[in-house]
Amino acid sequence: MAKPSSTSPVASLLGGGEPVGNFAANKSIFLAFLVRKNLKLTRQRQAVVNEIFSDNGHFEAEELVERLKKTRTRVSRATVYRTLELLQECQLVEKLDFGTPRSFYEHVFPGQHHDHLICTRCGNVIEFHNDRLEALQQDICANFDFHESHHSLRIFGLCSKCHQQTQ
Amino acid sequence: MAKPSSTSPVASLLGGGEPVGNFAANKSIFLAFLVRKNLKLTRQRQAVVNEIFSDNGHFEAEELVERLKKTRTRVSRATVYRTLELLQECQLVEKLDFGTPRSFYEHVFPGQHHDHLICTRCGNVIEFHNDRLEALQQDICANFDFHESHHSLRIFGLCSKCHQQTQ
DNA sequence: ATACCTGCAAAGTGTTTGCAATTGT
DNA sequence: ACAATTGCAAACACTTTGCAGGTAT
Repeated sequence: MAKPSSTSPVASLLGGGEPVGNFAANKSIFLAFLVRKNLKLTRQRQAVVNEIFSDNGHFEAEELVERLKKTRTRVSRATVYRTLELLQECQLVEKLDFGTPRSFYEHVFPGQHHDHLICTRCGNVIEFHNDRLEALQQDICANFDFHESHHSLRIFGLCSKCHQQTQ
Repeated sequence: MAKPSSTSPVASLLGGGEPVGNFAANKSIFLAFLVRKNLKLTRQRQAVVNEIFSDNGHFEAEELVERLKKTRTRVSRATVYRTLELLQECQLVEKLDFGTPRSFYEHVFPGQHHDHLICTRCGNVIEFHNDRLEALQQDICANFDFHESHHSLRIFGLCSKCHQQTQ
């Protein structure tokens, strides 16, 4: 997985981590959102956003809490949850349900929707995107006069490796 | 929604309710499962199965508990959860996540997989099935050498009625 | 007879919330 | 200055579990 060639000024402004993707854009989306809602850009919120966008994977709330403990900025569990809520509201983060008791989250890169293949043995998650699939779903919605906001396709089963071990 | 033209002998054996779909077949699947696992067909389990298969919709655990209270057979919440677990194991019931805090469940009619359009305003759920969609998913799995056991596509948005009210 | 089951109430688990002190604008 | 925010710990909501008595085969 290639890292971005350079760290954006805004990213370094937030301090720490190794930002991934269009971090600056995401940051300004969040800022705009905060302003619009009369909310404040606190150290804790910066730390959470920074931590989430400094890695590409899916994560659990508890995991994020742990990751943040290794940071200079202390952030309580409550604040982590509250910030995740905000980030979902402005569509920078999506909550995922992989059938496990805890929710997963992932940060969203606008225009880069993908779905998930979830290995029920090893828990590994493969992301994929398929244009024909997306188009087909639009057709289906049109059929029902249903106005989609978002969707989620999860395919559960065994990944290649786990399936081989079954043989 | 048409009701089945006749009540199966097995269904009436379980007592009460108005069975829907191939109730007898489902019942024997459950029985076979119990036998295979050395489990017993208790009054409580019968009542739960009967209640679930006497209606077509999605339901929450708590709702099922309530429905069962109106039945002659008393079934504790614990037993309801334990029986739902068993029914998932033998694939007669699926747990659904519509993004609400509580899980929904629905009974599965073998060979009648469907996906869901979920209205985020009124909570209404539309079921649909699309062969091309299924085929496409198989292609995708093949591409990744992924061995699917099941999948779940949820499309969130506004149903026709709710969308009109927005205008 | 002997597993297996049930109900109860207590324990879990992940997440949310009330409140007093603190902080960003 | 003042409203928003934080951390803490307690509260929550849904679900699971240990145990003593009951039940199906």
